[in-house]
Amino acid sequence: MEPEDWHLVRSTPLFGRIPKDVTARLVGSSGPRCYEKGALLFQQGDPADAFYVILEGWVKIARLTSEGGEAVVGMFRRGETFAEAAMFLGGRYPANAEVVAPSRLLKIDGENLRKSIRENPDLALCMLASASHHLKFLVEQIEQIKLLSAPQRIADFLIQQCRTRRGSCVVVLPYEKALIANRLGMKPESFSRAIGRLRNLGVSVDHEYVSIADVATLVAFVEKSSVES
Amino acid sequence: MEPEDWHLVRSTPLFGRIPKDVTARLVGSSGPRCYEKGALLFQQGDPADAFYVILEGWVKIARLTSEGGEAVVGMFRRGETFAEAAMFLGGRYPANAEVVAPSRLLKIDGENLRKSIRENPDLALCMLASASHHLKFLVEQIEQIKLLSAPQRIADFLIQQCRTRRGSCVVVLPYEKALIANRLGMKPESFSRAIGRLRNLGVSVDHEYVSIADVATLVAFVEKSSVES
DNA sequence: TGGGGACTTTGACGCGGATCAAACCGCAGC
DNA sequence: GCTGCGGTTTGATCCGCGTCAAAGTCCCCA
Repeated sequence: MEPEDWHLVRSTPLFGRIPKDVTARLVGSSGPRCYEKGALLFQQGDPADAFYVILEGWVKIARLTSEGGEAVVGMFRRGETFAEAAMFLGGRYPANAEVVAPSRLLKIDGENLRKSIRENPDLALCMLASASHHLKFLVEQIEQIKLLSAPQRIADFLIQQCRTRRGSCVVVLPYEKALIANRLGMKPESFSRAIGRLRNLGVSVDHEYVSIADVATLVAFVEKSSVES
Repeated sequence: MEPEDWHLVRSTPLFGRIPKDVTARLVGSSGPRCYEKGALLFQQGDPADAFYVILEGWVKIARLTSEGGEAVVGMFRRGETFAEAAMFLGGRYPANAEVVAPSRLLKIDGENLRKSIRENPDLALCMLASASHHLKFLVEQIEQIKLLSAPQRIADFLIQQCRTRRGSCVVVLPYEKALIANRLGMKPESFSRAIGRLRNLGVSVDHEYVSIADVATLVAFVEKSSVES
């Protein structure tokens, strides 16, 4: 494995706080693999035998219904791990994983993980911390869907894209608008209209570049449902 | 602690698969405590120093916004544990916990838990399994809100209340209708109307008793958005 | 350079659920 | 019994977002 890749793996919360040799053993000998956009890593119901580290690219986790509906429950990027919780769910992945941008991924064997945990309690604590953060994220997602309007969810998304909490800033949308719309639980048409309605809050869109006059305005808008759009 | 209580604690996935003395140490010496309906156990932002086992009653976990909005993210009952994941989130509870029916709870010290985990890797595996199930539950919640209509969410809720998957059955609503509505992400008025619309699918309501002519009909209704209500 | 396909935007329209308001019901207290 | 109160139902109305359809726009590639 390339030194940059190793460094990236060691920077994840899962692999960073455990002895190097444990990390090395988990990663195993099989190197990273490249995937095209559109590739399916696993599907709901498949045997859950491995999880992944993203060295490059984007992966979408979603649930599908028999009727063609899709609910995005997570978007993961470079430096993040996903599906590790599925290693403890009794054998099956609970959702689909699809590569949505050209990616390079590291596949980690689940059985290997379970063995390492018994020998290294610190690893278990890391996994618990990771799972807890993921839980918190999902709780926030539910809150967002349940009590924010479409423009507010977009505003919230934009806020999270920029580092700062006030002042002006330009964010580059990380992936297609239709995907963002899906992640935020709305249709592409609604996304387009809703982000347009943020214009008089100082948000202007030019292709994938979104410039925000004052992030604080957006923060206020997300927190107070009474603010006019 | 009473023998029945001890038995109940040992029947939870968290405390059932570890040595008895570890369970005993975790439970500690402070016995169960009773709470009135309406009591707040902790609030979003409070220092997360303990989690709970429910010996009797119901507890609601919800996120509140500054504007008075509330998003229920979990309802827990007798024999279940909650807030254990918060022990690994860096010190703060991410949501509120409110007792919604007269309850008897056991409070478990978080620091105690962290210590025990280091000495007993099996406990870590139990916690991971618990957290993973919770993750799956939240993912299903998101799916439900995103792509089911109000009547479908109610139908899904009813299905989960009855053991069987087909045939007729009478379920007793576990708590107030307004609370169920809230849990399902809708207003009480919408709940009332929506459950009324399930009448011609064989669902009739009499106060807290809901009789279902054929559960399979509801299952089909939840799965296919094309079925007429 | 021009054509085709994927993505995005805009428009018209309908529906589901929220909102506001009032009536209704079961129940505890006087 | 009446009264008051929390919870539920019903009614009228409104608005946000989904849906269907069409027009734009960008970009890849022949």
